[in-house]
Amino acid sequence: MPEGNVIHYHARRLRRAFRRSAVRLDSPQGRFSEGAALLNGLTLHAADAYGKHLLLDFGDLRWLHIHLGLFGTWRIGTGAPPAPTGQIRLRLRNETHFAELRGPTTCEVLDIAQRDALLARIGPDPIRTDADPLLAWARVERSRQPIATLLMDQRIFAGVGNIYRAEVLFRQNISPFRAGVDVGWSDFHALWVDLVDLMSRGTSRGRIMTVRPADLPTIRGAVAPAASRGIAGAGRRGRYDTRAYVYRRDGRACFLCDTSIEVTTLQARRLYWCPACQAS
DNA sequence: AGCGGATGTACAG
DNA sequence: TGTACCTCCGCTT
Repeated sequence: MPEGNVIHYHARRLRRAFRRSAVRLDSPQGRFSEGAALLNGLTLHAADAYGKHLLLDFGDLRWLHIHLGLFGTWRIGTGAPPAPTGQIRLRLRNETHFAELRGPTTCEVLDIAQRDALLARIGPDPIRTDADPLLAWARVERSRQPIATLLMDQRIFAGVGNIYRAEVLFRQNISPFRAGVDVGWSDFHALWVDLVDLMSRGTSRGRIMTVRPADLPTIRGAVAPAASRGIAGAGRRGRYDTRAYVYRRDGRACFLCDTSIEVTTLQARRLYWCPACQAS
């Protein structure tokens, strides 16, 4: 259930574990047996994330394309792979590491034309240093859609998901319902710069942390209930540890102004905001 | 032990 | 707009 930061995190771990080594692939579950056989034994040359998409370059102009969707997970470890348990779509192994992939929306082999088509349909990714924010600005400045919708559009902002959308709008004091045409360069630039910062920092540990350190002392007490509800990642496994201003905090007091955080459904996703801090 | 909900996307209609 | 995908976790029982 990852946003782009987690995909970049996995890409880095897979690079460190498998790059420049011959990788054995299999599909214990059986649903990717053909693709695994096609790539089995090839050398991994690169592992890169583009938004929420992961591409593993096995040379020969073929790439393994993985999208985790809502449910997908990676488990990466050292040594020999454990005996398969449950549904493992794809397993990678070399002399030193193993990786298990479960529940992805997409796990397929692409040729170069298919790879190029994929990259052409996703927008600039704030985590990538080669991203061009002007491509996103060109879409935003002429759209009458609410900025909350545009932020979730992967053709405009690749890798942004429901948490980063809510949090970056709160941090920049922008109403989620303001139309793209009314955002203006100054606010767009602030949003982009903040996404670069938040998402890049979220990549190192694969976690989303959006609360400014300066605000932490004043809200420490208020964070605890979120932790007990599993939102702030107090769990032992701490999979997607989150410290958030508004995400899943509906009905509770805004950390900065005490106004009750609101929630609504926008295009089948839950949207959270502070009606006072984000009045317009 | 069982239930509902979740950081996502595609497709039907 | 709704549904399918099909995993993990926290919460309830």
